[in-house]
Amino acid sequence: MTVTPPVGDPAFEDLTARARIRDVALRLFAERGIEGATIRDIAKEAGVSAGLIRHHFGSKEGLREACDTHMLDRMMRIKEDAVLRGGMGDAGLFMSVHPTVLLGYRYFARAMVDGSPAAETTFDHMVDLGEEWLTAHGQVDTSDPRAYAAVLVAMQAGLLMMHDHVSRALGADVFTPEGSLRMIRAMVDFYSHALLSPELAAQAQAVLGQLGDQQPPTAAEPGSAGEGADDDRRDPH
Amino acid sequence: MTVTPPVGDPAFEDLTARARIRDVALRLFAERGIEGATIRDIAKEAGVSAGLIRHHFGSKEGLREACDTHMLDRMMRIKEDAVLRGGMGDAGLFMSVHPTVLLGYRYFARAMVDGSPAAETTFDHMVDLGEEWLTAHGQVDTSDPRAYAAVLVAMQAGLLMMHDHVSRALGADVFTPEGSLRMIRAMVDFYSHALLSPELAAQAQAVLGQLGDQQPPTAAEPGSAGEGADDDRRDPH
DNA sequence: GCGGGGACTATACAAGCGTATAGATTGCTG
DNA sequence: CAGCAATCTATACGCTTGTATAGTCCCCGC
Repeated sequence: MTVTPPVGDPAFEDLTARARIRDVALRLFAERGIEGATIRDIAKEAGVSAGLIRHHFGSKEGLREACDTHMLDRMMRIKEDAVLRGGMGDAGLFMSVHPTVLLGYRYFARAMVDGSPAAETTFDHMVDLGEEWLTAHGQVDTSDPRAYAAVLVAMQAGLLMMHDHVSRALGADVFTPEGSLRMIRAMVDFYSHALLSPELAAQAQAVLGQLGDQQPPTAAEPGSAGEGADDDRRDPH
Repeated sequence: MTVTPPVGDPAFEDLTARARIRDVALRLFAERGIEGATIRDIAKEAGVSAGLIRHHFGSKEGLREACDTHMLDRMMRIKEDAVLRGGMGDAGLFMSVHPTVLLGYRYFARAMVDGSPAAETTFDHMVDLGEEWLTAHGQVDTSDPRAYAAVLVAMQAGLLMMHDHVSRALGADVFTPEGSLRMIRAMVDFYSHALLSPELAAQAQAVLGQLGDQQPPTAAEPGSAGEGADDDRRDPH
């Protein structure tokens, strides 16, 4: 489950306690979520007392904000570095297997589920990037590039959240080289071919057109299907 | 944020307390996660005492299992109903806007993040279905239909987890008719066209081929990019 | 040498959690 | 009507959580 084993890495003990706490927090927040990772757990894995976390970061929220800004900074620098030394050709693919970037994606994907300002910023930024890319390489004919980009980014982030289920379905951990290769291959397949045939796509478009005119079913419509067979309802008396 | 307002729906008060608790729990679990929804919150919204939940379900884990099996049963019955009365043509599209199915998807997507046996079963089942569909309608040429299906299902479920970020990017709640229509339109666009051009796809395939031969970068390789500029490292003394 | 301040620990505290238990209420049945 | 079982509430217990505080250690400038 762990991506970067904290103890045992000789560079880890060389870090200051503050950096060690932050790195452990980044990993545990990504793995267990904000609420799931306790101050005491982080302190234990970082090899410090719980009080020291408060001393350095003020509160758990402060630690989380420090994680946010630090990881945001790291990923921005990696991204700038990548676009500087070469086009986004295979750089994007390389980045997806870069351990730091992978941790960053996992961290922010988790933060998006838990809710955090930095995660929102990251999401919006990636949607902006995707929208620009779509309009620049205008090969995808969509009438709504922003919605398209939003769906794309959300799916990508969501895929990371489901990693252990994908691993189970594949029979191989997607964070090992073999598993990740197999998953990325499937992703490339997914991105390079249309899933829906032109007939199915036209059919879906037609249904969407009808749905756009009439009123779609709202949430306040229970009992339309699959209900009424279990004894939920109280007997009238 | 709420999909089905509990109080105000005249059918809601007619339910037994047990069913009321279960329905509220399903919604709160889907919205806030298992840990995020407390027994007391559920009791409050269901209009009962916290002790009654224990009386009916034994424990929080019991309540969760009851939610799992109940929602599993509901969705299976809806699915059977759908395939019985017509092909899966636009039924799949209709189902995606069906309020009960939408709640079910949200519930299980959340349960997949939190980890639950029923969520695993649901995920695996959907992967199986997707794989069958892919091999039956063999229009997508992938060498690994299982991985393809797993990625597809994971992305779909992950998209639901990111709904408020998609809503923010779109400027409209995706659970309102307008927002959902716009998102589903983008999804149909996404599914009916290839995102990557043949050139980019070939390029990606080539990189993947190289990556398959050599050893990909492992997790234990820090400092490759974007590090070393901040004063993390302790001064030697 | 000697204050002084940052790094760090140990301990305690209030709040919220799931859970347990005792008792009140209700409705059915003999 | 008595009795019993199911339903439901009120209250408390133990645990974990984030947080607060007091105190120790150690390096560094004067």
